[in-house]
Amino acid sequence: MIAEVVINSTVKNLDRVFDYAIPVEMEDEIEIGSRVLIPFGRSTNYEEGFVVGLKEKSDYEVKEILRIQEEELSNQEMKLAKWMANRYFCNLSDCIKLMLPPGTATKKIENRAKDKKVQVVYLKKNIEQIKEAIQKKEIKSAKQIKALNFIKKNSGVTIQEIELFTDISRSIIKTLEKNGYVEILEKTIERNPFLHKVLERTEKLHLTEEQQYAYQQVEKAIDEKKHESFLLYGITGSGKTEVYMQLIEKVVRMGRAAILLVPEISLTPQMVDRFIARFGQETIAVLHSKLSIGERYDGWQKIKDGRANIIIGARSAIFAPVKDLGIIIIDEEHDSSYKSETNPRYHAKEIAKKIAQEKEIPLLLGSATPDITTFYEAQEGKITKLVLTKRANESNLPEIRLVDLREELAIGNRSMISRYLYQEIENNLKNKKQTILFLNRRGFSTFIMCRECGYTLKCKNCNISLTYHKKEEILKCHYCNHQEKVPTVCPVCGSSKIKHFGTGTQKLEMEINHLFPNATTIRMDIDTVTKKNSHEDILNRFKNENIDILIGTQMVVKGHHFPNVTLVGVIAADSSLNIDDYRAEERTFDLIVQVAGRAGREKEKGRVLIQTYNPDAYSIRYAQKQNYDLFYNAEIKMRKQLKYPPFCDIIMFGISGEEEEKVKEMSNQIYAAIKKKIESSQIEANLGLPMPAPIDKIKNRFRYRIIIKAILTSDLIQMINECLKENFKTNRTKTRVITDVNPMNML
DNA sequence: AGCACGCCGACT
DNA sequence: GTCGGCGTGCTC
Repeated sequence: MIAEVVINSTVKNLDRVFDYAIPVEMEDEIEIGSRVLIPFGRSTNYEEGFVVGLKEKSDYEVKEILRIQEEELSNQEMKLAKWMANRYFCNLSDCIKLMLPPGTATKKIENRAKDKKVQVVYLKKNIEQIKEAIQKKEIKSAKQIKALNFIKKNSGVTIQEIELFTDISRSIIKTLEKNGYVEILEKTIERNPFLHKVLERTEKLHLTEEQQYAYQQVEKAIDEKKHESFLLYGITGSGKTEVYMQLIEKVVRMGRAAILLVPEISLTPQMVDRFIARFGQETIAVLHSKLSIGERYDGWQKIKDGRANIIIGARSAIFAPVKDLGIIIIDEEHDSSYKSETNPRYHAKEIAKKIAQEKEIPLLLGSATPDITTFYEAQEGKITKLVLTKRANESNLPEIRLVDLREELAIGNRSMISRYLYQEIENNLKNKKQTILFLNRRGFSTFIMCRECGYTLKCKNCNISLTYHKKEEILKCHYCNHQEKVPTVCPVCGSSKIKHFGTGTQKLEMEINHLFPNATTIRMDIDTVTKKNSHEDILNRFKNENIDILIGTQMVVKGHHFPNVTLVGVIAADSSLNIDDYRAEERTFDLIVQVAGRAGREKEKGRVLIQTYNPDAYSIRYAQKQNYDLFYNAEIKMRKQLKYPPFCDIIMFGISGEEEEKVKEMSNQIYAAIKKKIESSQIEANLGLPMPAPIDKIKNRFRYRIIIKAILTSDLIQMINECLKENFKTNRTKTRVITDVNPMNML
């Protein structure tokens, strides 16, 4: 027998099958999905690969498979991986890796500790002392330095983990211990991060009529064991989660499992606690990127062994190794974090749909502001729409007011706080209520310009304005993290009239402190949440220490619920509107509705102030009315007219490299190849000329792009795959090409 | 990727 | 003469 094997490699050239003979003694064991070691090329090391097909004989002179590795894929998983590789134009082995236990994509797991007693490694000296030792050449070995860096990053890591995930051996750690740089402690590790929590068990709530109806519709699909997609469309606070919980309970009672996907950012302990309180922690596995590799591995095993049958996780949890899946639920289904921005560039919603179809189970999508495409499919009858119109706890929707910033300018108010917002904040402070101010830009000011000659300071690696950060007194590039000093004179004309313009969260905080000197404030943006858990910490402090004003970017929008917040101010609603992207209006609408939902979820009526220069933009107008249906009708009309999704798919080729000429050349080559193929086929597609991307240089790489607007049929998929294969046969240039289906980011 | 092969300039 | 730089091709 011959096995078709794909090498476990990210290299485009190796993304194809190689035939290997199956030794007689392995014939019974090897099947599609098997993980194998094979001799490859002239290399003396064995390569790892996956069996993707079986056949009787090969046209090649074949070598033999050396042995079988642990952790194979199921037949169904392999089928899904193949579908993904084809549909998202990526390497098969990259897709396979998503389905392997965390941390085992490249390393063997045989040595993994099974007992709970482990040796944990900590740094014994501080970082300065270690740096000094390296400088003085007291530590010379590259491996030792690497080990110290790894331990610094992963304080409390076990020796087993170090061995597993790096090429650092136990003896190197022992040497470091002998020389007094690290200490090794014996510890009984409890990896379950929820074990210390004792939560009072909650009982299920009584469902409202609407909730009951929604529940029954999905229940019917579960009972009939058929696939059906549902949209649970309900405003914030209408009790979507309770419907999820009762459906999960139903599935679990049948002895089956459930996957609940949530956006990464809302995967907070509070949210997970709700599920633990209802179902108990024993049966729940939580999967997300903040967990250590060991924690993720354990969660994975818990699912694989069938100990956990409720899986709560971010995007990649859709690949959890569930045996008998009964339902997939995607909360906040419009959220952009479900789309992967690295290879494989999959959308978890599409994967979920595929799995649900294969396993003949329902898929439930929940949102207060559904994705336009999802809502369109619901209108077309492809998805069953279930609606929740009432807030479950009878709290009132907040009152939203628009503030026209042009009028503010006209009366000479050049600050970013309008008179109305000022008044409201003052009232709130007086009443000892909390306020959230939302501004979608971090830093102090957004660009630095010379008033004399008009020159704006840009990053030398990226074609992007530098942002001034006052606290560090530095200019930062938000794309490559390049930093430089603030100039005192214009580097072009030498004028000293070089000033910063635009507003970021830092400046907003300063202005608030200036306007309301007695108010306490806390700021939350990438610059303040880099440390692990500090996202949580900030929100907890805001809540528990009763800080008056929370100032933040995107990340304040989701997940949390603050009973004492009665005022939300959107400082500049236009910032997400003026982006060159067909989804700009949709994003603006979502953002405003979501942020408005932070105000007054209790008995007290919340107030929301939206400051804007475009009060006539329909996304802002309808967000003010909190009316999704009106917004949808306006938006779908626009999409239809301009032929954007859902009326077509967008396939984007991103071509980038350090030499602009080569990037251009490659772009033209791809364009010509696709054009030729389209013309000689029946495929209906709108192919755009290669163009520089809106941000035409990032991290010293020039960026071009080609966009196809077409319905992504299997014919088109095949055609693009052929084109890419033909053009990359012997590509060794440093020019990279990525293919993205319906990209989230068109920049 | 990793490795070998082969073509060409530099140099003990 | 031959050492080594790197462009090109191949891996079942």
